[in-house]
Amino acid sequence: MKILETKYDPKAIEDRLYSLWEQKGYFKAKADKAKKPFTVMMPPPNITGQLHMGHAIDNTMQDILIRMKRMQGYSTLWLPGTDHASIATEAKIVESMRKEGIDKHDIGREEFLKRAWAWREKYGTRIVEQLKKMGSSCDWSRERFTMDEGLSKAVVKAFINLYEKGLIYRGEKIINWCPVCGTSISNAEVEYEEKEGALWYIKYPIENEDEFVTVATTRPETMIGDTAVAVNPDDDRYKHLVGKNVILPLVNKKIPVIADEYVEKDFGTGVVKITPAHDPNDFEVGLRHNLPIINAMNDDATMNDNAGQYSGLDRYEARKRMVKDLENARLIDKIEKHMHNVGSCYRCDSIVEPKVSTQWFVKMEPLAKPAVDVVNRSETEFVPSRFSKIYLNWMEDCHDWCISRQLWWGHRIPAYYCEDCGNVIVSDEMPNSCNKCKSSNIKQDEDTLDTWFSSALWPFSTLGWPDKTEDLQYFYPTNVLVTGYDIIFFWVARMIFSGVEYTGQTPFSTVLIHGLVRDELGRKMSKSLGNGVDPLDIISQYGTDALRFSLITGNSPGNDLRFSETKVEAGRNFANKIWNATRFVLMNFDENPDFSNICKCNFENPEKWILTRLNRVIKEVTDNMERFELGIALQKIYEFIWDEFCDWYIELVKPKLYDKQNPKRKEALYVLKYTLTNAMKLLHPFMPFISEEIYQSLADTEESIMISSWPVADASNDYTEYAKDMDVIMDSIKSIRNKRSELNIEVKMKSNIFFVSDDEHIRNTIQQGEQYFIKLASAKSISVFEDELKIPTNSISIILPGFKIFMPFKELVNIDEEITRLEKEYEKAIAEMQRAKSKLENEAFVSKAPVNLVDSEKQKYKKFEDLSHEIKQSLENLKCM
RNA sequence: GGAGGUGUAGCUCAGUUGGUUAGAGCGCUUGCUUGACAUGCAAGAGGUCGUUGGUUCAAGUCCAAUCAUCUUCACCA
Repeated sequence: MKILETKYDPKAIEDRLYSLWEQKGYFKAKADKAKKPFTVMMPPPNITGQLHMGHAIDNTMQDILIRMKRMQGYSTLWLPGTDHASIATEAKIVESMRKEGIDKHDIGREEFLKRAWAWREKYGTRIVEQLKKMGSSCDWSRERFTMDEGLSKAVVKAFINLYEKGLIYRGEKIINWCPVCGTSISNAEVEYEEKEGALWYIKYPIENEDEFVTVATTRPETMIGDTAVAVNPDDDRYKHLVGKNVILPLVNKKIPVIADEYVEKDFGTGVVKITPAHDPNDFEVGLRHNLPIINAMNDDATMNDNAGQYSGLDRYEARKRMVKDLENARLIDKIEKHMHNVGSCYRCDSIVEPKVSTQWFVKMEPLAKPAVDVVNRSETEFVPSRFSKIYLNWMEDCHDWCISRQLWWGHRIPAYYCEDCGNVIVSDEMPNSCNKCKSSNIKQDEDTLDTWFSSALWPFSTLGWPDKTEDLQYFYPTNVLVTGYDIIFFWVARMIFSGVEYTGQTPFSTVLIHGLVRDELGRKMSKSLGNGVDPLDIISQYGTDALRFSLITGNSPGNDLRFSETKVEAGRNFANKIWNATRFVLMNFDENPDFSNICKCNFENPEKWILTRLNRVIKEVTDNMERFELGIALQKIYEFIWDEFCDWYIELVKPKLYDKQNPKRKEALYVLKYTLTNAMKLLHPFMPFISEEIYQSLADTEESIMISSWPVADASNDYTEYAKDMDVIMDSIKSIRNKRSELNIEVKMKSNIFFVSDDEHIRNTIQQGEQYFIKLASAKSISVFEDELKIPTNSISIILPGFKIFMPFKELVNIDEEITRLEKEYEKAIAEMQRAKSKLENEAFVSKAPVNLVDSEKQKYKKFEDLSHEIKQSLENLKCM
């Protein structure tokens, strides 16, 4: 039998075990009709990304669920993959090309895509390797990429279906434009932040009059595109102006004064300039009043030719100059500081520009309805449930989704335009000729689709949809989706409506939501703050198991957690504890013990006690895990292993183990191994590496804990009554230690311990436990009596329910201190007694509360009443000394 | 403005459907080279569960109000 090192070294085993698992094919899923499927789709990380704490917690949770279900005998599939992340990836490639002095337009689309694929080959596998470091037991043979052939086919199919149903349309609308990324982005991709700006009050001269109207605006530079000035129809101050014209300063153009409900009388001057091309609200007003749309800017947010002398200037530079020119013309009435929300691109953080342009949209209303229904009908449940409200809230009033992106890296929109007649053809391949005018002069749409359009199909496209593959039929719909709450709108919502639309089924029955991992100060981890903690650093310092422990323990679902290294240390210490417990067990297996003829008749109270506890922890942990209460489950495993198994059971069996002639020694070894093995099985989903290493060094049955079966409580191991006896001994030991510590008695100082009880069963239990008192309570020997006649008069007493303990330690005791202590204890007992008494005197309690509770109050009253008498007696004895 | 979260020991957080004397990790105090482990063992101090009402025999837990704090959605130029 090998003897382990005294310290657990995760580095020495983690990589080895992971490659063993992979080699053995344990991660591979099989569509096995004899078993029930359990499927989890990994949220595909971005190929440009590197592993961060968000991935770490997300993948740990998935791995926990998958490993448990695998052990429970399900046919488990955890399907991994990566996402092409069009904006982020294209930005990175453009940036790296810029360093070489190359612009993407110089080399053209085809050449650019070649580079992009090369880039993906080079960096796309990095995150995969990092996920393996986390111990993720996903089926790498089924790994998918959102731009691989099958998934691209699914995207085209989905687009065509929606188009044919009229749920995808092309239209000119005002969208969010990122001038740096050079593309449109969806509403969800804009982040709003309160920023200090200004309100410029600008005087617009009224045509043919000497009067002005003053408009207030936060964006003076867009006045180039003004096509009207609006007032509220009920605003008496301005009623007379409606229908007249004003002269747009700097441009010297006539624009009308119109009346529209949208204008708030009380804001600013009550007069608004209307710039349909540069403001979403103005765009709507423009539609209502048939106003022309005049665009003042280029795609890179410089002013365009419509801006005349300001043409070519950046939008903010143009603002400065225009304001200056207006001031010179005495057309600025005043400038006020003004706080307002400014939208910026979630990828590059530059300020987003509302822009009118022709884009493709998904019509949301018809898709949202069934997606709301599946959640209302609980076909998909959010855990914790409060997140369903957040989902429903968003889903119930979401706008049409802008899906076209002015990028090259992504799925090119399968729409073709006839250059001659303008006909639009949506098709899975380039048509030979226009189906209207027969022209062969046909061009494909230049744009690509929003990455989320393809991620939305992830739960089924990865299984082969639109083909009816065996995998799709067996593994779909999936069971659990694990993700952070920050991505409900982006992704979860879109997967649900897509799944319902294309497959007729909700893609997953449970959405398990977790919070964000924050830094030690509670701040969001971000690149710009530089406060991110690299999971790989933590792994190399403490091991993967310790990291996983720190992310799960003491956490409740959906709540953010602060990352702290001391928690990781706690995980590492726990691993070390387990390691050493195993080391201890193995050291006592002097030869390979033969457990084939174990007799339960040789189980003594400690064996019966730990087996009873094991049963309980198996049941509770399984229940907690089924309810996704992972933090509670791990906490219970931790307490079981550390407190019950190590601190108590191992200590209790030591005397037996050291006595090689003891006929019950083998049974103790058996129970040690049995308990440890089962504890490792419970722990395995959480801390896969150490549990496997321990299992393999103990087990002679199965080759890996991964494919062993999940523990089930064994009724024949329930010794509840015996466990109670053990509790009597353990409580006594604790009280004796406690007392000795209070009295500052050294551990080495042994004594005789006397027990007195009129209960024969208690007397027997204690008598049989002598060895434990000797080992764990500094006893020289013990004596058990029915009454106090033979107890030395000058003894320290401990009063426990049903019995008393005496230690003849008069010479070591400070009597005054002891009296003070007992007086305190007396008061406490009286307080508890009165508490119980007041309950029992309350007729409502006695009549309405459940009988067992009333009984337990009665017992409690009796217990404290007895206790108080005993204490009083002891006090009187002491005072006489 | 809408929606939601959080507030429990010095710190970070658990506390499942209301039910013994409210828990853990870390930190702190005291004592231990106890034949697995100092990444350890034993003992201990420390909490009027944000505040105020209410429901109930019984509230950290349910309800209402209030304060503080955070997130998110939508926004008046």
